Amino acid sequence: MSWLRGVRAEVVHESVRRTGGVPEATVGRLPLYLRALTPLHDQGITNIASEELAALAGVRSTQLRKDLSHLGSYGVRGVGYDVDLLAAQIAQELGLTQEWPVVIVGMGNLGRALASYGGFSGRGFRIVALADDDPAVVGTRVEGLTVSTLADLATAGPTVAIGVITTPAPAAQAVADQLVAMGVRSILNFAPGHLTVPDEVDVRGVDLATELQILAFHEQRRLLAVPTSGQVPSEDREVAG
Amino acid sequence: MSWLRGVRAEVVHESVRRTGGVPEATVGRLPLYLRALTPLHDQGITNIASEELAALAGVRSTQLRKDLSHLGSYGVRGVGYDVDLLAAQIAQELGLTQEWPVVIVGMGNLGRALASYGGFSGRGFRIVALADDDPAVVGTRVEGLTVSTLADLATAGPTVAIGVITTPAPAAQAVADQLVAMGVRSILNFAPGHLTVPDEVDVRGVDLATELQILAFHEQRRLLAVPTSGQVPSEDREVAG
DNA sequence: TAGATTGTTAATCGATTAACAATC
DNA sequence: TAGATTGTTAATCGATTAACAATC
Repeated sequence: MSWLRGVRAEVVHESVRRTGGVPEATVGRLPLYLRALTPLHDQGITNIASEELAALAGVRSTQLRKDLSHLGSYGVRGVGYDVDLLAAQIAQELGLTQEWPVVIVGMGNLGRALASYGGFSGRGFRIVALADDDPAVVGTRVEGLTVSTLADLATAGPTVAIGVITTPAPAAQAVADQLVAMGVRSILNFAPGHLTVPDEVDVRGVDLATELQILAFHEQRRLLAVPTSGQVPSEDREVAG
Repeated sequence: MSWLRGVRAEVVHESVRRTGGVPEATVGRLPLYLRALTPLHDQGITNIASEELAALAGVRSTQLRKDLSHLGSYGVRGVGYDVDLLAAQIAQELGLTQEWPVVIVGMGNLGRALASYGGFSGRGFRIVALADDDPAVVGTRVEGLTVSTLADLATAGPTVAIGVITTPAPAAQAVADQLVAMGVRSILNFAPGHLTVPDEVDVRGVDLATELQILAFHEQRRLLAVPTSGQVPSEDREVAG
């Protein structure tokens, strides 16, 4: 978050001694607000009302204000929020004023796609290591980094705070165990399946099949409901069953 | 879900005339249960208790039973659940007894990774089209499909039910608009940013940065809390600030 | 001041959990 | 029957929303 450096110092001050209890649901939305604020900053917009920002983030303004109130927010009644200050506050709350070192484990298509994805650096994260267990891949260079085995990283690698697992499902648990043994306490798992980890380790799972299945549920609901009348958008859409 | 075909017919019968109100939170967990059941089937396990299945899925048994009760589930008291029957029920509920046609839009690294990801076919989904707007990519073959422009798909492509957007963020809204115009009402968006779509369209967003930021929040919390004593798992872990 | 918009309170809603009766 | 485990009820908890007083 390079464009936030200027305002950071003031915010740290306020934020460090806060109450502590930000609801989990709010934490999940703070990144959306930050994401919506960035283009506003780039356009030179300095102030925004909750109603507008909420629309950009896809939530209700009342929810946005409630969420921000947990940060002890500094909106101005009758005016709105200072774009840069608000972004800095949120970045501070999310811990993005430092760069978290990330390792990606599993250099298949997905792992490579993530490694070459620009969205890490400058947004609070830096890929510091890549790992795979295929001897044909170990030692090759991907995006400026040499691929290692996870075992080598454990003994001689850089400190990592976050592990991203992009291995096939059968390997994921063993990889998670190794990451935990290395001291990693935050894991983002793209492999389908539940990971068992100690309590102090935080795992978030992203599963393509799960997402599609949730969409399929609603799609089916739409098709089963009112299979009668004429608001079907495409005339060649076929109704299941 | 090929291994479910045998039991499907019976289940359809029961499930079609159900009450209808499955809570959204339950819908989000049904895929996890299905995912946990598949390896059990493969191992030849025919029956499982809620306590065990819950552990495999990473939820509490009481929540699992509550969720399944919304399906009008057919567990047997004192015994447990029939693995295949339960999987068939869940697949039915999620609409996975048919194959949903999927288009992937954006043939960058991520789009290619998803196209070559095996988890679609046989799990209720089939990739029927790939799209990109780069003339250098249009016409090439990826995983047995020829890449088209989205405009060409709109006029002469197969029917699609679900659109997966893997374009850069600036292109995502226009792609979503085109998908909606084609009759697509379910969108899985990997591009960062909020998509504006009509009410009847269902969008799920998956954003790497968002997931990492949520992890960073908790990671920071751990580091800020008790920066004193000795339960730090790795001795070279550095505390921020 | 008048108008706009925040921050908060209270009400509602939905989701989770504990407890246990039903029953295989 | 006795033991095990489900399905459901009731209690708790957390999240969302509506309403509005505070205040710029």
